[in-house]
Amino acid sequence: MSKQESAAFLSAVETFCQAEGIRFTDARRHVTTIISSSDKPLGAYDVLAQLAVYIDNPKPPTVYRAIEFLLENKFIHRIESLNAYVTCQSDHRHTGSQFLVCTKCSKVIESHLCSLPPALKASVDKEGFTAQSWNVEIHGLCADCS
Amino acid sequence: MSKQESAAFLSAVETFCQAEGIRFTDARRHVTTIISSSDKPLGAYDVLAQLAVYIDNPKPPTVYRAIEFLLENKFIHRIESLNAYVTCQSDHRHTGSQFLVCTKCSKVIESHLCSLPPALKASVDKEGFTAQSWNVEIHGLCADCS
DNA sequence: TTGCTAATGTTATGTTATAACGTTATAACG
DNA sequence: CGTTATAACGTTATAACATAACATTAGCAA
Repeated sequence: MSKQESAAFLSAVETFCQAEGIRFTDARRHVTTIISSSDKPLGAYDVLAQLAVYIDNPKPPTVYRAIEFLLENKFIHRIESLNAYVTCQSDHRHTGSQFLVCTKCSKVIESHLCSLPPALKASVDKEGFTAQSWNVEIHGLCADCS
Repeated sequence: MSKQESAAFLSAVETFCQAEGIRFTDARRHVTTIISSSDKPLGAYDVLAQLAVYIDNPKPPTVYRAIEFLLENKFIHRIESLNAYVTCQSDHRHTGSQFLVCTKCSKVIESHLCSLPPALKASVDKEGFTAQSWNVEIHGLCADCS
């Protein structure tokens, strides 16, 4: 994200916290800034390293707690195949996510689908399965890299 | 898998190895047996623990090498959201996988879709993205648990 | 100002995975 | 049969990712 977008993102989180009566602490603020400023997914220890710029000798739990806070409130997503975290690019809550992960530049594009695609829905139903959440990760080359 | 199915699986791997001129070593045989005998995904260290039944004081690389061999040849899949490995339930090679993961009993059902569902394909195309592989993990309740 | 709860600080450890390097086993070739 | 190339393994160590547990503090509300 650009600096501007990142700033807007930060204030969106702040507004959310005010509305919900949740504290937007320094740790949360800094982690939010770090993740939203990156143009690619960051691992928890990448965030930890950057966090050292803002606070003295940060520890893993500090980062993981802030990440958990952002995940819970759907401000970021975890990319399972990378053990890394990215800003949510969608402006609404959703129970499922789809990510296009570039194997060359590692940028992630979040595509906006609000429901399980029919073909998947059909196979879920066929098995008598009740879907609660879902995650799609597609690896390949982004437009810039192909 | 049942004992019978597991045995059949084992010999399928063996046949494959003979055909390809790959060695089906003890470590590979045992790890194949362990993973295919389980009715739910196993973590690498679960496999390691069970491997101790067959060989003396096994080490992580032994397990990971066998897992890599099975993954490469598409005999097992990695469930990213669980850091665990399951037998491939499909009898053909495929570049994408779809898993239904039960949040209660942790069993995994692999559903058979041979190509990217149209809705996903469309969003991939829209972004000018070239898909190489893809993974879908749907969490919810299986028929037995719901 | 007390008491409650959210959030943090800190230490330690758990869990998952791989690098690096030497050794052994197998098959192919002369 | 002996040589050689390489696949696979053994072993040690450590990297990378994540959380448990418990003491402490910050902020708010009664």
